[in-house]
Amino acid sequence: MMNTKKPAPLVQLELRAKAFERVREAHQTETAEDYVEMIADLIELQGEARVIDLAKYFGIAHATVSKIITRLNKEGYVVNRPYRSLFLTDKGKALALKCKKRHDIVYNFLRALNIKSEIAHLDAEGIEHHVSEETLKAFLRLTEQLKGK
Amino acid sequence: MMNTKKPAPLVQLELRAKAFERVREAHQTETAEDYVEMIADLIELQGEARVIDLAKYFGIAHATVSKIITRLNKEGYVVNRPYRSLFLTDKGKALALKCKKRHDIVYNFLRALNIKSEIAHLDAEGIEHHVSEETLKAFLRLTEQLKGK
DNA sequence: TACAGAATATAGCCATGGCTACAAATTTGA
DNA sequence: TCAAATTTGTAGCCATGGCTATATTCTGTA
Repeated sequence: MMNTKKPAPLVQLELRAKAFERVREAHQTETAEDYVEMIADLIELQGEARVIDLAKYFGIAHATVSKIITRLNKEGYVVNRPYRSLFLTDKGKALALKCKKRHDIVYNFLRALNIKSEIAHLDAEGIEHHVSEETLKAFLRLTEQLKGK
Repeated sequence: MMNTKKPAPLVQLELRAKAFERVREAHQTETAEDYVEMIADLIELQGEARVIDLAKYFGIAHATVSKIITRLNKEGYVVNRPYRSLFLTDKGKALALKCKKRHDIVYNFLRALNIKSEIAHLDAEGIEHHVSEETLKAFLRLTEQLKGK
């Protein structure tokens, strides 16, 4: 702490490459996570998951969904027989479960901070993919703490 | 197919399209935000921002940086004369300032939750683009609260 | 049963952000 | 000064995730 003018956190600059690499990785897995979670929810809530439902709830064209499902099938997350509804593989189910837990922790944490429900849903959807295990634990801890007054 | 099985929080399902739309929007502005913030930091810490530095600190190829800078120039964030270092327009500076404030709030909040510095940096880089104004205020409030014991 | 409408698939377009390879300009130093 | 090293730009490739348009398959009902 000898520099009085600039704190000059060059250390932080050096760390950034790692941070941005992690963000790029998160973006790559984000689609798979969102899709398996949506499929799991639709199966639970409506009995089955159809391409047209995914398109509706993601707010995108069904052709886009169809294309992405093809990729997720190749990657072993989803089972799709032509013109039939969608199912998750064990790998897909495991990912969906992990994501649902993570999503709920983030959402409940935001709610514990008195964020309005709708905003908490919107923010959680974006934040969840970028939260480390350590931060997730901190969220859980603080949620309990805040709820317990 | 009738839903006889669950109380079914279909409200949440309906909300999702809006949430995913917001995430897609965030992804579109993310690059501009990361670049203007990095350029501002480099100018402050090193006196100038060069393509090669951005490539180094983002951890990507310089050709990619060059291409993106061209786009950000067209969009009015960055001034780049060929083979010269980079500058921000007023629009770019304003965005950089907003992002720096937001980034610091998220980082300091995570630190207040006792997240280790390095992890806080990594998480903040991903989270910052998905935090609403309301949540940002809550983060600030709680940071003060936690620091004040 | 056959047909119309709904659901799904496919083809082909676009922008973004990665990459490598190579070209051009600038800076450096012997 | 001028040749080499560094920096920047450009071209062209790829995957992803958007889209529209069109083809195909399913399905419910007249």
